[in-house]
Amino acid sequence: MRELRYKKQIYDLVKKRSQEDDNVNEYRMPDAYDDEGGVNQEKRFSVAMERYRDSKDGDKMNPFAEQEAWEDHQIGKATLKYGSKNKKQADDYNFVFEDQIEFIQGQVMGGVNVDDEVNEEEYEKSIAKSAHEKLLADRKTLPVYPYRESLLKAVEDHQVLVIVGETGSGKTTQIPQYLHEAGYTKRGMIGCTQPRRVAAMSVAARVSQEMNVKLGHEVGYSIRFEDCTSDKTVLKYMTDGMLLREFLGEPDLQSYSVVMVDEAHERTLSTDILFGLVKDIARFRPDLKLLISSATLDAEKFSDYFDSAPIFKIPGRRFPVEINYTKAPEADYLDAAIVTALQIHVTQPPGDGDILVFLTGQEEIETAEEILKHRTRGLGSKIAELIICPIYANLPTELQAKIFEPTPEGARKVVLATNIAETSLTIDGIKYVIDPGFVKMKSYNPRTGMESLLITPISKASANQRAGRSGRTGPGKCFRLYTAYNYFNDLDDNTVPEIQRTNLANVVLSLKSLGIHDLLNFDFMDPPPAEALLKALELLFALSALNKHGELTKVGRKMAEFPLDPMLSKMIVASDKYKCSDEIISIAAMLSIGSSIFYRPKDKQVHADNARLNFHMGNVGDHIALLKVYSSWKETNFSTQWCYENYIQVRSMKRARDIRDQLEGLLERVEIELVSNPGDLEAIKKSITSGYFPHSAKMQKNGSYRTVKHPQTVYIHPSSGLAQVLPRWVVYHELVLTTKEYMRQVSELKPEWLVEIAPHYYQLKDVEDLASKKMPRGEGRASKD
DNA sequence: GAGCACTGC
Repeated sequence: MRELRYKKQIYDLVKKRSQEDDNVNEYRMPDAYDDEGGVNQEKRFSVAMERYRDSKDGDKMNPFAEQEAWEDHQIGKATLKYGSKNKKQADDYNFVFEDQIEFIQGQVMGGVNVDDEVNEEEYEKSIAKSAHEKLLADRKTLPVYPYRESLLKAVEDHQVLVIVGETGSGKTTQIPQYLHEAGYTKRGMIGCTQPRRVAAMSVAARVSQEMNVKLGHEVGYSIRFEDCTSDKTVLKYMTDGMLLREFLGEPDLQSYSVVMVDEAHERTLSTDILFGLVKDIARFRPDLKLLISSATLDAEKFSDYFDSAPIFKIPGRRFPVEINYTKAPEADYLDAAIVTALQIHVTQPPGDGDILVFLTGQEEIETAEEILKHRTRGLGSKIAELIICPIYANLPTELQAKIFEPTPEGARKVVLATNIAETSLTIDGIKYVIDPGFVKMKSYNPRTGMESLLITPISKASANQRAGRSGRTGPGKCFRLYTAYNYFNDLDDNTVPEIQRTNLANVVLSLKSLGIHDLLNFDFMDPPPAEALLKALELLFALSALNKHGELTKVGRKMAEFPLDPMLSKMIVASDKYKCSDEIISIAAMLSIGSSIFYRPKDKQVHADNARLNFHMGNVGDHIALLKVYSSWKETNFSTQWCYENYIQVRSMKRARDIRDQLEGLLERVEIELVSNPGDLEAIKKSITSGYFPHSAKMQKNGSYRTVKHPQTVYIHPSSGLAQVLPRWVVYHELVLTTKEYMRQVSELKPEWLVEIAPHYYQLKDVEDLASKKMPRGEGRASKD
């Protein structure tokens, strides 16, 4: 009954929408009513299919014969349908495979006209003589161009302006130039923030070309590890995190006349903090202009937050995207995604566009790749070639390049991507998007301090962003593997902003060092949970970064200089006392890149594990092992070959080197001497403990651990060098919740260090070892080495 | 004996 009611609602909804929207080409009655409960001949599983299915469960006899029978059957259907009906393929594609998925067409999204004045512009372009003149002509063809004067007027009249500019409007490249041309740069720089490094670099490069100046002179960019600006710079593109760092050195942003926060709708941690800060300084700097640029959906919200700032709308340049929903919810979205991809591939003419599938992670992508390869192999030359391209952030760079290679004639590309394809990279030639509606998202529990990655449904905003990836170079189609009802009723409007689901220790330290004391009443657009703020304050107090009154201490000020989590910063500050800052910054760099240092391909897991064991010799613990990895690599003069031989990710190591170099430079600023003391492992571990003493745990009888301060049962992660050693006392880098509550990156600890290093945090009774009455200290299993 | 979405300083 429930199912039926849903379908009725979908029907009404789709019908209503189709009447409202003239863009809907054709409304197809959902089949839900005529075959409800009945068996449609077309859809009945063939004998071959049933046998195939059975063979998957119990009886594994002759699986390949079954598979072949099934494939032959499918091919028959596919070629039949494709050959006989090449005109209305779109309507028939879902009858090609037996375990087909039926879609219902919903709304058509976007479809902002690709300017009618195109001809005039083309003319203008054609008469341009030099390359630079062509660039100038191009500037005038952008959708934002007609709004130049009214935009300048609006900026003049209002201090804060919310700009709604869809992708392709040219807002990021043009608006700063307009303001420059109008003379705003006489009073200071125009800063434009981006959520990603590559965006800041490429936009700056484009603008410098348009202005015919050398990149880094009048137009520059500033990102971590790379400051490409000079005294001449008036237009500065930068990452949002970089502007946040600049705030620390210049709390009134005196050198800027305009700040434009671009892509504000992405709500990164940094933009959310920037909002509060720029809103605050705008009050006593009436000459500072603020531009907040966002996508359509939440413009009102931005306007409300900035005291009803006017909203300035600029149309984009997009092609229409037809949205399709499944008729019924799909139980297995991975299978549904694969079937849909094959349906599209077989029924749509080759060469008309590639397919992009959004999956949640590496493992899922690898599984999908295997299944797709297996199924298309069986089809052989009877169908057009399907090129499978996996893409995720951890994929080695040389393999990532594959998605950008043009699709050969007569073939089709299917890109299996994580969320990396939602905003971070754009792939040309995508016409079809398959969206199962899930994403892997990090969540943080402030009570337990535990992080976990959960597969969660995406938001409507995210679903629309995904759909839009199909309409970049021509009209697109999006296949959502969930129902229209799910979309309208179950999905949240927007993704929960990062600030509400992350550890805030670093945020709080930065705000404190900006002199913001009342954090619970700080004007956040969406305030984080009070519990998370309190947890952060509590930690900073424990680390002696804050005093009793919540004010920053000398130690805290030093810590704030480092772009790291406070516990890592504290570890570095403490290394000054133990005379091993050289080793500690290497460890800090290695820890701060996360745990994707060791490369472990499926087919060489044993080799990879053996290579890793080398660094764990002597059960020194994971921190020292990381140090050994870094030092060994440095001894080879940062050899790439060495990384391959030891199954270590080259990219991660290069990142660690960059971070380490930066940390080394910062040591001087906080007056810590760079001292090397590689032999004294105790000094190194004491420095680590100085930052990580709140993360101590004691082994229990069954080999599990009990965290000391906020007691909970945890385990050493199996990838740890100490997983088999089980020392009595350990200090850990982080807690993650996966199949169990795991400690990742673990080192052995002497309990007396805790009272020695953090007497304000641990009393003797905390570290009292009942067993030690029978067994003297130091006789634990780990100490036998 | 497990599994790491994506950014950023």
